[in-house]
Parts: sequence; structure tokens; C-alpha cells
Amino acid sequence: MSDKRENMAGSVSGGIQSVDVALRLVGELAQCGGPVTLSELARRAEMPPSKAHRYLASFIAAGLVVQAGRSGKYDLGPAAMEIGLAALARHDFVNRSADALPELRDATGMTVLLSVWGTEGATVVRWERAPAPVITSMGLGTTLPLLTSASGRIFLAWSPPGAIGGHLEKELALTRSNPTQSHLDYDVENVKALRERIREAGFATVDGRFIPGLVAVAAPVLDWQGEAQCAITLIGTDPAAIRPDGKVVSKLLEFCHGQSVALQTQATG
Amino acid sequence: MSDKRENMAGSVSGGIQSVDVALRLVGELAQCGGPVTLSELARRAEMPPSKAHRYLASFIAAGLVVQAGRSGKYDLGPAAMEIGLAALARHDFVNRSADALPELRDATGMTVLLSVWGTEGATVVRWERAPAPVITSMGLGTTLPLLTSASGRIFLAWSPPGAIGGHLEKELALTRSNPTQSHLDYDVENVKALRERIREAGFATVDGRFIPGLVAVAAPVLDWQGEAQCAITLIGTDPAAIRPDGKVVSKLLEFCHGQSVALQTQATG
DNA sequence: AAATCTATTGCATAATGCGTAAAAAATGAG
DNA sequence: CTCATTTTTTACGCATTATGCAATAGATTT
Repeated sequence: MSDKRENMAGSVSGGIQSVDVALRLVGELAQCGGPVTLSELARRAEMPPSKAHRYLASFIAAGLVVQAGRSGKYDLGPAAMEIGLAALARHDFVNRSADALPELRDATGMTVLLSVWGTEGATVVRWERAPAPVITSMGLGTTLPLLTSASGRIFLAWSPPGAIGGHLEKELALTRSNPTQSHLDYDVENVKALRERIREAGFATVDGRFIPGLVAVAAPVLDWQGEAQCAITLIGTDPAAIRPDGKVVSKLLEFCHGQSVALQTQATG
Repeated sequence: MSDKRENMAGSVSGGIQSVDVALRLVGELAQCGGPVTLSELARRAEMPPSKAHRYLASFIAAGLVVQAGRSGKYDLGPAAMEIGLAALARHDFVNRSADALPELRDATGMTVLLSVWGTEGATVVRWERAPAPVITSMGLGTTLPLLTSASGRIFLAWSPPGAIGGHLEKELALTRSNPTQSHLDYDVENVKALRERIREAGFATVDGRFIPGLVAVAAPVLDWQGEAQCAITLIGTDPAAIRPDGKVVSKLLEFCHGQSVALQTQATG
């Protein structure tokens, strides 16, 4: 009767089941804003607390998770930072651009954002706040929407459709169910046209419609395949700053082009 | 004869064995500078390639690992970044100090480093390069030595001895076997005295002996238990800048004290 | 102080990961 | 182009290991 050799659990990755469970657990923990109790974490990951507890024991032993204070709550630990920083250093435009981002900020007077494409969307990896008092509460790891942020639109335009398909659908569904933002109601055709327009222009902008009073312009750093490795975004308050033929946009494009060339020449392997 | 219920493998974490293996594997992958082949990774992690392959399948399914190009080499993926960034955002002195670090840099004219204690040692988490041309090629995730860096010495002095014991011994052994650095030959007694001196002073300095031409001074941000949550380090070229009664040191101490207070008042739970 | 919720540990069972080994694919030499 | 060699991937049965359930211990609230 047990001639079915396939994995009877839903998560068929061809790998190790325990690891699938473990990664689901750390994923949930990462999405929680801060320390969580065992039972809440178990609830989110949809597993009995005792099971979660055993996995957490392994995580703690590896330093991936720590138990905060004596509240017993669990939180991500130092090993998580190290793995993340190692991953960040791999895609080394982060380090390479470290010197350049402040320059760009000073040259434009706008807040500079560096984001990459993660599993949850466009993820902020580094930012340089402008001297001007722009109220942007955007921390490391913030994920930005695909359609309504300049950063997101870069990945919309310069990522293989397969990579963003799921997220795009999710956002489209969300806009439809949100009639208050009727001016944003994109459909499959609109998005296709938007994508083309952005690719032709070489950059993407959003005006104050999405975040009132804030405007942004973004451009991609492209690898040898023409895919966006990261997006550089400038955020400010002056709508005039993001005019297609303005100084800000040209500086941004120049910068991104230089980064793209640097990325493509070194990664010939 | 199998009445021994204890885990017969070496890694007894009280958790899930498969997860211990998995975390060892990602740890190795993180320590490799870049993409690695299956066989090399398996060699490092001391397991048969077939075993590593199965684990990697799970990692890839979760986005923790990607297969670079068609070389088949494995590398850390976007999920690794996200987990790391989430961990970084948790220990929120990173975000809190984001505004403050540049101020400190401008006030002192020195390069500012923010480091935390990770499993591999003192780990650079954020830095602000000084306008002055200081040649410091220090990327995110760089780990600094415990004895011969100002950042490391902070954790030497303000960490529970148990947490740093292993690393300390390793470094002591390394210094002993390295006769060219005879002026560094610390032993258990020396280190104990060094630790006491640093704790009394409230900060640690290193002069040009370790990195010729560079000097550094560091101070801790302490949590409610009196342990160092992170270290703030100033790096420069002028030995006069790091005098104990100088302006730079007092600015640094003032800054760290402020951060410590902020940390302790908000984390009352 | 009682009660409720949460965290942690123990145990039997069967499901899962492990080693061995072979197939398939890639690489390199003649 | 063909063969030889290395590397990656898949297959399978056995034994170890993760699991669900339940009991205990601890914490927090009424």
C-alpha cells in the first residue's frame, strides 16, 4: 500500500524535509518584526510548539537564533547577520558603491537608496540619507512594491518575467481590491506598456501620487545578461528634480552606467 | 548494547541533527569567498558530495542558495540577504545610529566603524568612510581580530569570558606560532591585565604597530547587563588624535554613552 | 491562591535521512 | 571525434531519527 514513494508532505523540494521545515521557520522568524514567543512562532509556521522548540534548539546552538533576555522570546542571532553580510558582500556592488553613493547624494541633494531583488521583492540594502530633512523611515531590509515604487519598477522592467511573475500578480490583485487607489488600476496590458516605456527611457520615476509629497527616480545596474542586479533610487521632495532631461537624472544614469560597466568587466567568468 | 540514548554523532545540540548539518553547510558556504563547486563545498564541510547535494536542493528551493550561471557553482542567494538584513534591523542600534555615525565622522574627521560580536569574531556591520584619503579596504562582514584591533578589544573587555574563550585561545596560539610579531606575545596573564585596563579606561586604542600608519580608538555600547552590544571604532592616521584626553576620544565616549542609554531605556522587557 | 497559558521533556512508532553505488553529464586529452 | 576521467545527480534498503501526543514544570494573570 505504501508503493507511493513520493513525498507525502506538501513541500516537495527534492531535498531534506527537516531543512524545508527549518527554513520555513527562520523565514517566519525573519518576517516577525522582533522577538516572538515560541507559541506565536509555532502558530505562524503552522506546526506544534514542541516541534518548533526542537528546531530552535539547533538554531540557537549555531548562533542563528538567540533567546532575548529572560522573557524567553526568540530572535535572530549573530550568525544570521554574518550569513546575510556574506551574501551581501558576494554581490559586491554593495561594497563597490559604498564610496560612490555619498557622492551621488551630495551631487543631487537627494536621499540615495540601493536595493536588490530578494524573495520578497525589492529589498533596501543600503541608503544614504540626504542632508535635507526628508521624512523617510526606511530601514535596511525594507521591501518595496513592484508597481508603486521607483525601485520596484526597475526590477519590473529589467528582470526575467518568471522571477517577478508571482509578485506582480499579487500586487495586481491587491490594486483591484483597493478601489480607493483607482488611479493605479493596472492590468496585464498596462503593465506591459509600462515595462516597455521604462526600458526605453532607461529609468523609472514615481511622483507624489504614491507617497504624497515625495518623488523618486531610479535606474538599474545591469549585468552581462541585461538583467538588473540592483537599483539605485533617488528620493526627494521637488518634482522638478526628476525631469527626464534634468541634471539629477543624467547624473543618476551616468552613475549606473559606470557601475554596470564595472560589474560586467570584472565578472567575465 | 544500544542502551545509550545519547546522540552518537559529535554534534549534540539537543535539536534536529539534519539542521545541525544544514547550518554547518551554509556556514561553510558563507565562509567561502564566492561561488564554489559541490565537491569543494562537501570537502570543506566534511561530508560526501551526495549528502551536500541533497541539502543544497532544499536551500535552493528556499532561495537561500543559487546556482551561479551554468558553471553549476553554488552561492548564497537572496533569502540569505533578507535574513541577514532582518537580523541587522532587529539589533536596532544599526538603524538608530545610521544618522549619528556620519555626524561622528564629520566631528572627528576619522573613518567610523560599527561592529557587533558574531560567531566568527568582531564583525563590521556598517561604516562611514572619512573624507580624508585613508586606505582601509574593509567591507561589510569583515571580521576583526580580538587582540590586535580596537574593535576586537572592546569585545575582549566587555563580553562574558565564555563567549570569547575559544577565539581568544585561537589567537593566542596564533601569536605564539608567529615569532615575527614578538612584540604582541600575549599570554593569559597579559590579556587579563589588558582587559582590566580597557575596562577602567572605558575605551581601547591600537597604535600603528598592527596596521602600520593607522591608529584606532573604540568604545562599547553597553546593554543593561553591562555587555557590549556593539563597538564604535574610529580609524585615522594621526596618532595625536587618539590621546586619552583628546577631543576625539571624549566625543566617542559621549556618543557611545548616549547610545547605551537609548538602548537600555527602550529594552526594558 | 487558583487558574490559565506557555515552555520544556520523555517515549513509542514509523517515516526519513544515510551510505553505498551506479547512472548521467561534463571536462579534457590524444 | 572518441575515449578516459572527473564531477554531478539519482536510486534504494536499512537503521537512525524526527514526530505527535501527553505529562511536567514554570510563568503570568485573575
